[in-house]
Amino acid sequence: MTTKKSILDKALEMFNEKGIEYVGMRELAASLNMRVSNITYYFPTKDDLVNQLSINLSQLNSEIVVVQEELTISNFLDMLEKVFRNHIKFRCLLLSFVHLLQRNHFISLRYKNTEKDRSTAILRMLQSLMESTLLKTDADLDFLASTLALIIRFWISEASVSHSKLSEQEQIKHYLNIVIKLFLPYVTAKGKRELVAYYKSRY
Amino acid sequence: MTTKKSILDKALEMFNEKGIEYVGMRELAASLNMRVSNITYYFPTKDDLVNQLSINLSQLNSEIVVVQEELTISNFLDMLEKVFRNHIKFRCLLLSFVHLLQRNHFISLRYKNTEKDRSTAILRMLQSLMESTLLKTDADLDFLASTLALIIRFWISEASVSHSKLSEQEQIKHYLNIVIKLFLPYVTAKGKRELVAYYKSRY
DNA sequence: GTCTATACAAGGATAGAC
DNA sequence: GTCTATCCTTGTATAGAC
Repeated sequence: MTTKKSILDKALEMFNEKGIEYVGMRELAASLNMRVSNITYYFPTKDDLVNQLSINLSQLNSEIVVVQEELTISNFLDMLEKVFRNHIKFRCLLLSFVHLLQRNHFISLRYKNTEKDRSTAILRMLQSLMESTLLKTDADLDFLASTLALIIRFWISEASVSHSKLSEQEQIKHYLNIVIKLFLPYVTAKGKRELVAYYKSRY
Repeated sequence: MTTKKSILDKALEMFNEKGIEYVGMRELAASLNMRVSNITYYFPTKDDLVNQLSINLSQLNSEIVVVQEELTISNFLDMLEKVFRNHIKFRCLLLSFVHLLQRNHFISLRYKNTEKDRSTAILRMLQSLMESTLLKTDADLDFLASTLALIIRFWISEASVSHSKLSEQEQIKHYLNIVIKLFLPYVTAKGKRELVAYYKSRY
């Protein structure tokens, strides 16, 4: 384990625990038995450190979100569940999302690119589901994509505020359930069978 | 205009502009042509100041969200639109929502009460709509209430990240539109006429 | 009651010694 | 690569002037 990686791991752990803004560099250094300026050697500013964590999350999500041919409902929900799990691992980033984008120069630059990629990826997947006759032909894909984007970005913020007593697994279940119900009016009979099958196979 | 009110007004203005965490007490005092310790005379800590703003928002919303007999779709959406306007006026609070609830002692205490009141109020309104045969009898009210709560809490966060180029009016329109489409599969024919009428009367 | 001056601890950042 | 010393800014507490 390199020094750099040990810093990243410890930082992620403490940021998730207390919130990025509320963990000082001195506190982090103390937990690592290190001097502050040793962290600064690897990450010149706190923003650099946070940015690296954000890059790591993006890479993890990129591995999951792959636009497939012949996407099924089950594949789609699987992807969503895996993204939700990544969000829990890096929850500090999601909880500080808005401020990071306003203040962290690196993150806001990178986000402009990934934002567009991600939202077109969602639309493509919905189109693929429609082509596979899993979504009705008159389903409002823009509405579904917008609402889905809102849920994906902020589910963990709401969970930390309103459902902090639930276990992580129960939180994921709750928000996956909302997504399933969001889709319910727009799936075909075939799609509905897959949706129900997915739900029953899990819960 | 009392000194106390002028502090609150200026603070709200600057917090909305730059974010609560990024406006220092010295900066605020300078804008008011007063010394920091004069602000602390009225508001011992920054949390007290923020808490007072939060109380003001709650009161404004309480005036709007009144559970009515014979609620119509139009009344319901009107209320929502007014709440959205209040959110814009106090957007700094919404944008720092998660952190405030974790760190601001006063706000987190008050929130435990208002949170419950608000979510039961939403459910009551949906039930009222159902009793007026505007919502189908098999509509999933829990799903609608949950999704609605998520949109109400975080629409402005998403807007500031993804739709900052839109005017405030366009942002409100976009998210009201999402709410309308969310309800569309669950309204009766009568409800649908009201929904469409509301939309056309506005846009 | 209203306002001011000052001090202090904790935050991030930086220059330079070894 | 690692560490010491230092700088500037932040929120806050306190003593005291009018």
